Amino acid sequence: MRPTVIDIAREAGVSLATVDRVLNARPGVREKTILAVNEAITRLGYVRDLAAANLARGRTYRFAVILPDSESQFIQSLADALIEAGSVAATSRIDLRLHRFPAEDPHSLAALLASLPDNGYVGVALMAPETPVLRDAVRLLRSKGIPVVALVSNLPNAACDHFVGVDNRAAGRTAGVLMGRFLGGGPGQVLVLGQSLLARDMVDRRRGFDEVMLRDFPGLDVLPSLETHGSGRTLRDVVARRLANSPDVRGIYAMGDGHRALTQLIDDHGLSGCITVICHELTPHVRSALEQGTVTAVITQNLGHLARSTLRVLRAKADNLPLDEGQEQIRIEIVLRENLPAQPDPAQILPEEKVA
Amino acid sequence: MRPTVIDIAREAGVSLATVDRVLNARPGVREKTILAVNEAITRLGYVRDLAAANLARGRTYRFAVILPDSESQFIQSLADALIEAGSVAATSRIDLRLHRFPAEDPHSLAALLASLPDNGYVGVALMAPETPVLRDAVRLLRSKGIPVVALVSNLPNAACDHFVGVDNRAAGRTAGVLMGRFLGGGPGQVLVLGQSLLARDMVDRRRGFDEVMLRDFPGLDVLPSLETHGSGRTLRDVVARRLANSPDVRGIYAMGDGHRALTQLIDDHGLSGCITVICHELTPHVRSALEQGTVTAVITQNLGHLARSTLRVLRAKADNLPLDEGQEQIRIEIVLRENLPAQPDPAQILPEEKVA
DNA sequence: AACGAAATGAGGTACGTTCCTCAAAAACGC
DNA sequence: GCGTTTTTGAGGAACGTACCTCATTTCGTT
Repeated sequence: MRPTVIDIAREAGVSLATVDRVLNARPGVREKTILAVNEAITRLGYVRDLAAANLARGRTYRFAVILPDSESQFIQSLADALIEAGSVAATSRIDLRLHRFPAEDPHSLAALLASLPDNGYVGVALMAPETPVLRDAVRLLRSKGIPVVALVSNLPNAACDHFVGVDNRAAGRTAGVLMGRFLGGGPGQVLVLGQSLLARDMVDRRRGFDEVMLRDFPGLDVLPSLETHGSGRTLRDVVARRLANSPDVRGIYAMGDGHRALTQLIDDHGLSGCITVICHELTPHVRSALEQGTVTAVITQNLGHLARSTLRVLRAKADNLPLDEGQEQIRIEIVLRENLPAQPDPAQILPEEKVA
Repeated sequence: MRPTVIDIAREAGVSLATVDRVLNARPGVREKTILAVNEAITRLGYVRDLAAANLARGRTYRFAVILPDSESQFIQSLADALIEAGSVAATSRIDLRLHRFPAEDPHSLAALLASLPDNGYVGVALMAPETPVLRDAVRLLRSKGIPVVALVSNLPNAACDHFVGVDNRAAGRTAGVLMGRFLGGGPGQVLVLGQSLLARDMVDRRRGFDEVMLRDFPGLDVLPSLETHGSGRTLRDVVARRLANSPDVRGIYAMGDGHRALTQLIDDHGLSGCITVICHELTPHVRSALEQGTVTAVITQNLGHLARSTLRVLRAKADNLPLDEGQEQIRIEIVLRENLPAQPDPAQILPEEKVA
C-alpha cells in the first residue's frame, strides 16, 4: 500500500493539518516541523496522488489555442492534432478550445486575446506573427496571471512563458546538410523558396541553411530566396522562370507551405526524382510526394507530440509547476521515404473509452 | 461547470445507480434505459473524470520492466529513461519496478517471470531474446491475465500483447538510403557490423539495409556482415583486418552496440570525417562522436518516448482500454550533427514538485 | 509568570466516481 | 392476477487530498 498523508502525519508525529500545511506550502509552520514532515515523507517514500489532489482542488483548466484561419494543410493538421489531444485530456479536467483569427488582422486578434480572461481561460497557446499590437495584448494577459505559450513560431523578446516548437535555425541547418550531402557537395545550384522573408521562422531557416551550405558545401551555389507570398500561382511563375534560366539547378529547398504547386510543377517538368527536393512539414500532400519520389526529404515536427506538449506546458504553467524539459523538447525529425511513419488511421477516434 | 453523473441521472430521469451501471457496463439494465442514459450523456457532453474514477477504484498499477543485465550504454540509458518515467508516473498510482536477468540464462528469466503474479504485478514489459523457455513463460503470464509487452526487440509469433519499439527493418532501410545518398551512389565498399547474426533486430536491420542498397545503389559494394559478439577487442581485430585488405571502404554501417571500439579505431586510423559512419542509438558516446564528426548519422529511437509509451501501453492493457496508436508509434529518428537535440540536463531531476 | 503571537490539533466538508446492499417497482410468463 | 424474475431506486461508504474553522498548546518576550 502506498503511504498517504495520514501515514506521514503518524510517522512525523504531527497532525494531518500540519502535514497539509507543509505539503501545500501554507504559512504558519515552524522550520523544525517542516523538516520533520519532509523527513517522514522521504522515509516513507510518499508521492502525492495528483489525481486525488486535483479532484479535491476542484480545479479545471480552460485553455485557448489560437491559430490563424489559414486553410493550409499544415494549420489544418495542427488543429486536428490539438482537438484530438484536447479530447483525450478532457478526462483530466482540461477544457481546450480552439479559436481562429483573420491572418492579416492583428487588431481582431488583440481583441480576441483581451476577451479571454473574462471567459474563464487560465492559459493561452498562440500561433501568430509578431506585431506591436500583439505584444501589448500578450503583456496584458500575462500581467493578469494567464500564461501565454508560443506555438510553432516563437515570439521573441521573451514575450511569452514558453515556446512549443522546433528550433527553426537548426531545422534550416539540417536541411542544409541533407541537401549538401545528397548532392555530393556539388557542383550545382540550389533554389530556395519561402512565402515571405518577413516571417521569423522563414528567416531562421534560411539563416541555418546558409550557414551550413557556406561552411561545408562551397561547391554548391545557393541562389537568392524566391518569395511565393503563399500563392500557388506566384510560385509556379517564379520557379518556372528560374528553372528555365538556370539549367544547373539540382536541388530545391522549400522553406514554407504551398508544396502542392511545387510538386505539380516538378512533375510537369519531368524532374521528379532527378532533382533533390527538401521541404518542411509532413502534410498529407507532402507525404504522397515523398512516396512517389518527387520530394526527397522532409524536415518536420510531430504534430501529435506538439499538441500534447502544448497541453502539458499550459497545465504546468497554470499550476506553477516545473516542466520536464526533456519531454517538452520538440525534435527536428527527418523523414525519408524509408522511415515514413505508417499513416495514422483517421477512423480511430472513438467517442468514449467504452470497451469493456 | 462540467456535468457529473448526477446531472446525467437527472437529465435521463433515472437514478444514480442506474447511470453507474450503464457507465461501467454492469448487467441488469434494460436496453431502452441504456439508450436513454447514453443520450443524456451525449446531450450534456459528459466526460468521465478519470482521476476521480481511479481514485474511487482504489486501483494501483504495479508493473515490472525486465531488462538484460548488460552494461551497455544503451541498456543503461533505457533503464534511466524507464526509472525517470516511472517516478513521474508514481503520482498517478503507478508503481514501476525494474528487474534484470543474466543475459545468457533464459531459465532464470523464466523463473523471474513466473514469480511476478504472486507479487502483485499487473503488467510486464520485457526486453529479451526469444527462446522456447521464454515463450512458455510469457504464455503462462498472459493466461493469468497479465499483459506482456515486448520492448525494443519484438517477440514474434504474436506472443505478446504489444511491441514498443521501432520497425527494425525500416530502420535498416533508412540507414541504407542515407549511406547510399551520402556516398553519392558509389563507387566504393561498405562495411557492415553487428554483434551477432542471431539476434532478431540485427537480422531485420541487415535485411532492410540490403534491400535498399541492392535496389537503389548498385554502384556500392556491401561486404558481408562482420560479427563482433559484443566484444570490443573482436571488433577491433576484425575491422582493422578488413580495412587493411579493402582500401575502397568508404562507409561503415554499425548495426549494433559497441561503438566505443569502433570510433576509437577510426580515429586511430585517421579516418574520422573521411569515411561515412552510420550507427544506431544515440548514447552519450555516440553523441560526442557525432559532434566530432567521427560518426556521420545515427538512427535512433527516443528513449524517453519509449519509456512513457511503455507505461501508457501497460496501463491501457491492464485496464483493457484501447490504445492511441498514433501516440504509441515509436519513430525512427535520424540524427545528424545539425539536428542533435540539446543535451538533457541530468541535474534536473527534482525530488518533489514543490515549487510554490 | 504572564502576555500576546505563533504554531498546532481536531474535526469537518467537499471533489466525482465506484461499488455495495436492500428494498421497491416494473415487466414477464402463464 | 398471480408469482417470479428483472430492473430500478435510495442511500451510504470509500478513495486521497484540499481547505476551512475553532480550540488548544507552545513559544518568545518582557
